[in-house]
Parts: sequence; C-alpha cells; structure tokens
Amino acid sequence: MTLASPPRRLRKAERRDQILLELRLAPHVRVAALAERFDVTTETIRRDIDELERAGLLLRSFGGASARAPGGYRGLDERSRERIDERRRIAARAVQFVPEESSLMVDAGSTTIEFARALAGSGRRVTVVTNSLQVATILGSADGTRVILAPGEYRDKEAAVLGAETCRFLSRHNVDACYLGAAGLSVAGVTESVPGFADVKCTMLEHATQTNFLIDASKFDRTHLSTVAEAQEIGRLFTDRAPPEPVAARLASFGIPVELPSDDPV
Amino acid sequence: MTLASPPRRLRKAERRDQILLELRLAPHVRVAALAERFDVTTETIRRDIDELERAGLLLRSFGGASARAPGGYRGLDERSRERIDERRRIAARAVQFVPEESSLMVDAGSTTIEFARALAGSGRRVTVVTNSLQVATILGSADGTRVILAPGEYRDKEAAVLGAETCRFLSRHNVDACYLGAAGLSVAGVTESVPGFADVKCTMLEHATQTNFLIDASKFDRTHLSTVAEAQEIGRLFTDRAPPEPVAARLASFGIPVELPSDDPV
DNA sequence: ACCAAATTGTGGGACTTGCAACATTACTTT
DNA sequence: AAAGTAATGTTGCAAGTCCCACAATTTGGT
Repeated sequence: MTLASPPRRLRKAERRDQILLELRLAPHVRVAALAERFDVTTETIRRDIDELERAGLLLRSFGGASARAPGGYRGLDERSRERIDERRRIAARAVQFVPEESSLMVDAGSTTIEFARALAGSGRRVTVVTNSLQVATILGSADGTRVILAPGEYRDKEAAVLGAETCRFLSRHNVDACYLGAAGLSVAGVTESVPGFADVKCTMLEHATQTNFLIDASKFDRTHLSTVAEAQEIGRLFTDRAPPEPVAARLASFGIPVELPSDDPV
Repeated sequence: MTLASPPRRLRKAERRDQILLELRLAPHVRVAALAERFDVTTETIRRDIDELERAGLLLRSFGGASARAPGGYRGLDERSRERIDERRRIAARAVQFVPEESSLMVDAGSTTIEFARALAGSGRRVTVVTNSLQVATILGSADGTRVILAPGEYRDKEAAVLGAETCRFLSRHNVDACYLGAAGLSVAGVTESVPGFADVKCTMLEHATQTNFLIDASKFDRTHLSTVAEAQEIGRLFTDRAPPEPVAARLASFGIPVELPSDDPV
C-alpha cells in the first residue's frame, strides 16, 4: 500500500454528512427511516451511526441516533450536566427580576440559554432581542413573547451571529435590561475569550438601562482576552456562590448587588 | 361536584414535568430508563409520552422520546410519505447552477431547506444570506460557506425571521442569485399566503442578479394572497414536472427557462 | 366510609431492533 | 486483469418494544 491513510468512499461520507445534517433539524432520527431514505440496509446505517458516535458527532439511542447538545456546550457531557443544574438555579433567580411587558437583550451562551428556558416557562410577556438562535427558538415557542433576532455572521459552534452588522443592529435598539453570560469574572471585570462576542456584549450593555450578568462560580478568577465590562459597569450579578475575596470586595466597593439562587427547590 | 374542571393527579403531572425537564438536558430519553427511574411500568411511561406528544411537547420515537424540533420541522418518519423526494431532486438540480465563489440569497421553506442541504453537500464555497434559521444552521456546518443571517421578528412556526427590519437589511445587500420557494404558481405568477414572507421574497428578488424559483408540482395552479413575482419576473424555474398549459405558455412567451431534475439518480 | 372515575399494573402476541458471522459486491492497487 | 481490501447485504436469533384488553389500585367527591 502507498500510505497508512485510508481512502474515503464517497458514498459513505455522503451518507454520514446527510445524517448529521438531518440531526441539525430533528433531534432524533431512526435507523429504519434512514435506511429507507438512502436505500440501504439498516445494518449499514447502524455501522454509520457507530462510526459517527465514535467520532463524537452524535449519540446513539435504541432504534436511532440523536443530536449532541446543540450549539454551545462542547465539553464533556457529564460535566456540563452538573453545571446545568447550577445554571438553571441562577436562571430561575434572574427571571424573578424580569417585570411584565419589559424589553430585554439576551446574548448567546449556555447560561443565557437556561435563562431563556426559565423565562419561557415563566409565562411573562416580554420582548427579547438576541443574537442567539437557541434563545430565539426557545422563547419563540412561548406564548406572548416577541423575539427579535439580530443579523450577522453565523457562527456554527455557538449557534449565534456576531460581527459589525450585529452590533450596528443592536445599537439601533434600546431595552430595559440585558442579561449576559461571560467566560470569566475576575478583578479585571467581566471578560470573554472570543472578541466578536465581547463586542456584542458591549453593545448590549450600552443599550440597556439595567445590566445583568449571569455567571456561575466556575468562571470566577478567570480572565480572558477581551474585557466586556469593568467591575463598576456591572449592574447586577447573578451567580451560584459568593465570589472569592479580591473580586467580592471590588464588587462591594461599587455597591453591586450579587444575587444567589433562592433556597426554594425548583 | 363543584365544577366540570377535571381534577389533576399530582403524581402524573410531576412525572410529566420531570420527563420534559430531562429532555432539556438530553436530546433523547428511553422509556425503559424513565420507567426504572420513576419506579413505574414502561406502559405508564408510554402513556405519559403519548399524552405529551398529543400536547405537542415532545416527539415520540421507538423506545423513547425526543425533544420537539423547532420550526415545525417534521422528521423523516412523518415526512417520508410527502413530496420530499421531488423536493430533493429539484434541489439537486438547482445546485448544479450555483457557481463557486458566488453569493446567494435563500429564503425560508421546505424546498429551500432541501436546497441548503444539497448545497452544503456539494462543497461549494459560497456566501449565503438568509432569513431562515434552518438554512443558516445547515449551511453553517459546511466548510467554506459563509452564512449571513438577516434580522427580524422571529416566527416560530417557520423558524424564520420577517418584517420591516428583515427587508431593510436585505436591501443593503446585493447578491449574484436568489433561490426562493413559494406556495403557489399560476397565471397570476408566484404567490405566497403569508404577506410577511412575500415581502421578504420580493426584497430578495430586487437585490439578486439572477432570480431562481424552486417550486414543486403540487403548487401549480394555486394562487395565494400576495403576489411575489409576475411571470416575466421569474429568472429561472426549477420544478419536477412541466407546468400545466396556461402557465407553461405564459412562461414560454417570456422565454423563461424551466429546469426539470436530471435523470441521474442522486 | 363508600362509590365512581382515573390511574396504573399485568400478560401475551406481534413487531422491531441489535448483534454477529458470513456472503456478496464495489473499488483500488499492482 | 487479478488480487486484495473496504463496504454492503443476508441471515438467524436473542432481546427489547409496542399495543391491546383487562385487572388491580389509587384518588377525589359525597
């Protein structure tokens, strides 16, 4: 043989792509349905799914396959599951601060997705401006909620848009409050690793009367490339644990309220 | 009795909520796993899932249930009986007309979703402007494809945005070609039932050099509320069967090319 | 406490899926 | 063209699932 590199058969790769494409629209596909669609045996589909699962591109289930958690969380499934519980409690707390008939901006992120879910479940009638496709679809299915999606360059990894068009659009809107996530909270303030998303957050901050951050404890003492907001620019912080000392003191010096989850079970 | 209101059993509702909660974390849950977790029979879980599906809160699948797909997208199973084959062949034909390095506008609809799917599979490097979240997510996963999402009011049913903002944004862009679906094609031209979507299509038409329509034969001789384009405004028509006589003659009189699927099986 | 209705459990037959070993076909390489 | 390898199809069986009808249980109202 020439090399250890395995030659690729077109058919197989094509099928594989189509399966993944289908899973972008539907959360679950059945082996039998795929077999019928491609006119191959269920065994072939099973082998495809096996392979794709080994590559970490989907999840097997009895009789079919399901999409990985869409958009944001790429981390280990177990870990993000644990965090979700904390995020949900943070989100539940934050929703209590959202008045009826108010207008919000919500950015993209795993915590803000939980916020969107909690908000959708609360039944509040609000108008939400967002750059996150997931936030839009979640809140879009809630009755009485108006969702305005921002334009921009689509980023597949986060299922969100960003860029100059995004910021320009957001600049033309003004809302009562914004609810933002972040990758890091430290004495340097709120920071973000992807500059494009930092720009979006900054723009939202500038056009919201109240500025809320939803940041779980795993982000404490982490500083990333782009600064979103310095400590004094934080309007209110929703988190699941009191920040560590250098940060807590700095927040307190500016009189920034820190809201922890209520003790009520969900 | 006090009222005709049916009394609610706590147990059942609680289980139901837990199932939906679980479905937020994982895209798919199994009947057997749920039965074990709640210590009930699989039959009970099955009945719960049946009920939840009737309420439109989740989708059944063999052996379990999966989260509801956004945008009213129907999975392979239910879709397989419909005109999906025709749409796919139309889409495959249309993709052959897309040159490398070109810029496109694509609107929302079941046929244009298939077009996006075929385009993503073709590996062409293109820039796509769209108001459809599904088109964006499909093409966003394709290497070398740049996706620009338009802003606007989010419509959950179609998983797309529309409105004045959408059209204003589209008006600021100019592309080589647009690929549009439609609800009807008759002697009145191309028509659409939802005015908001008709506006979006019109705007795309105005800002594209080439104007392509993807319309399957089931839309022939159907006229809806809003006119998108009169016959002479159609640049090229992709369909799966020759249009019926009054329409065909009118198209021919303007010299409009009608492309049918190639005979090659995909 | 009683009754009626709703909920849940049980069992069996039909169907679907998963798995593995083996046969067949398709594609590459020399 | 022949050989070799990857991909796919076939078959049989074990296990899982679905659905139905009916029984047992729980719940809510009087």
